Amino acid sequence: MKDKTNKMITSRDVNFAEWYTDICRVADLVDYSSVKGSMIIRPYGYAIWENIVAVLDKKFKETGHVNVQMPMFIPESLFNLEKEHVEGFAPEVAWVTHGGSEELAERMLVRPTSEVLFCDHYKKIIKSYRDLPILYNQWCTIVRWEKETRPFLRSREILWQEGHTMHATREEAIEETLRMLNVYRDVQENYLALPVITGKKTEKEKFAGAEATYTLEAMMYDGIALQNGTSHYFGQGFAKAFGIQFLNKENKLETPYQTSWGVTTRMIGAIIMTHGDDLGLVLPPMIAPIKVAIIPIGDVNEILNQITELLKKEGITFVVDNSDKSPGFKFAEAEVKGYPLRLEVGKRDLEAGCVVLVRRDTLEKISVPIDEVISKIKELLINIQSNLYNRAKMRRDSMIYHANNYEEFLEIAKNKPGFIIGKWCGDVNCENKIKEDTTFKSRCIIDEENNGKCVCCGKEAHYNLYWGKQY
RNA sequence: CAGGAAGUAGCUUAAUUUGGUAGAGCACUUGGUUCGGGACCAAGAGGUUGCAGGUUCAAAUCCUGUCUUCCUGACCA
Repeated sequence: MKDKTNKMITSRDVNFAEWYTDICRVADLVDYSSVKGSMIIRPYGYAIWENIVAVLDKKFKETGHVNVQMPMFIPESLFNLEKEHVEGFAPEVAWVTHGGSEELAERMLVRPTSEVLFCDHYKKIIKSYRDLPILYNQWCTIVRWEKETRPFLRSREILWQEGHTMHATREEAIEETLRMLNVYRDVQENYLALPVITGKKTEKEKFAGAEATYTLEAMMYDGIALQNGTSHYFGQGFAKAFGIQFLNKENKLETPYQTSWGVTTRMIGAIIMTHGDDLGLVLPPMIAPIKVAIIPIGDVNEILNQITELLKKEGITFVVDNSDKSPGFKFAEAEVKGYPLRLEVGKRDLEAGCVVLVRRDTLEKISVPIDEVISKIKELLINIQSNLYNRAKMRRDSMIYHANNYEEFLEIAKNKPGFIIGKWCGDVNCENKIKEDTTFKSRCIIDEENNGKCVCCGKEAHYNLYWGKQY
């Protein structure tokens, strides 16, 4: 077999950042627009997003949520009602100051997230305990004026989903926060084949205005963490700031408890950086827009029609590359696009009564009798899905290290890409020091236990944490 | 936002040092031959050199500003 490297893609072991942007471009996922950080998601990239949306939206609805659409603009005075929230987001909001040529009496911001819009609305519609819970979700774009931008990972206009719920009791709201965290985990592990670590953020890392933030942390091929979604418990902070109250069964006024949770197209970045290789994208079958790329070699129309009819009947998506490119070109193209399976069929196969299936994850070529093609495709798609997950999990687990003291921590942080498990006293000064010395931040809390020493200061530890560098 | 690099056809780039007709490869179009790992022949189309000013008889080239992209940090989903 000849050299299979792709000249258009930088090797991921040579320069991971360039490899990433090469994949985004060569696989036709995105294009740049003329505004920094505003990416064009091209049809193939958007099809991946649509598949993820379909899975999530179904699960949101199964758990009782309904979709709404809120405005894009927030008046400054409304935004200012919750102080921590303002401090957290003020540095990165985009302001609208003019309507046509006239300056606005009050400037407005383009939503960087919609908590205040939902709260403003909830204030009007929540009156009784009978109105609760309110389980709303919104699919929309938000704007955060990021300084450094990268396709999918960090853009100024972010395509996402944000759930905002209100509950009569604290317990119910916390249950919701964790329920949605688990929905995210389910989708990321079982559909996107991304092993994720879930847990609570430290005070320093939690969402501006939240009482508790739960996160999903994925590890990319280069050992760097990608925060792949968050679920927040707000307590009554926003509700009090916005004066949201309801009458309970005893006819007494109470303040409701709130949650919010969101995931973005960043998940596509995570898929690329977890599964992709030097030949291109590798998509998990569950969310791949096209499951099978069919490459006919020579005139094989008759058998081709049989196979495509069967695939249609089974609802397995496919493309047939009938262009007059050479087979080698088509193979490479199918690899760049990350189609989970490639089906090659030529005269040589037909004489043997077979076709060739090629797995994108292992590049293994398998000759299959024609009457077993569909069942083999089904079997392989399932197998590829689980192989991608297991492979990513094994790699991740092999890059998680334990540090018992600061010397060990510094040594690992310096020399081994990945996560570090280390105990922590709970003092933000230790988090700051670790960040300053290593650029590692706390990813999330594993558990809260009272034994051992803080990996930084050596004092009594109260938490066990994952630490890591992040995108 | 700090530091660095770069913008010439869809992509990679030559011409920039020393100002003087923007040239190629890939991709694209048409016709033909091919076809099991990025095919070949022939013809064709594609550029106000990122944008805006300035210097000059003359600017891709020199100067100023600005926008965008990439890399390394800080910030963040």
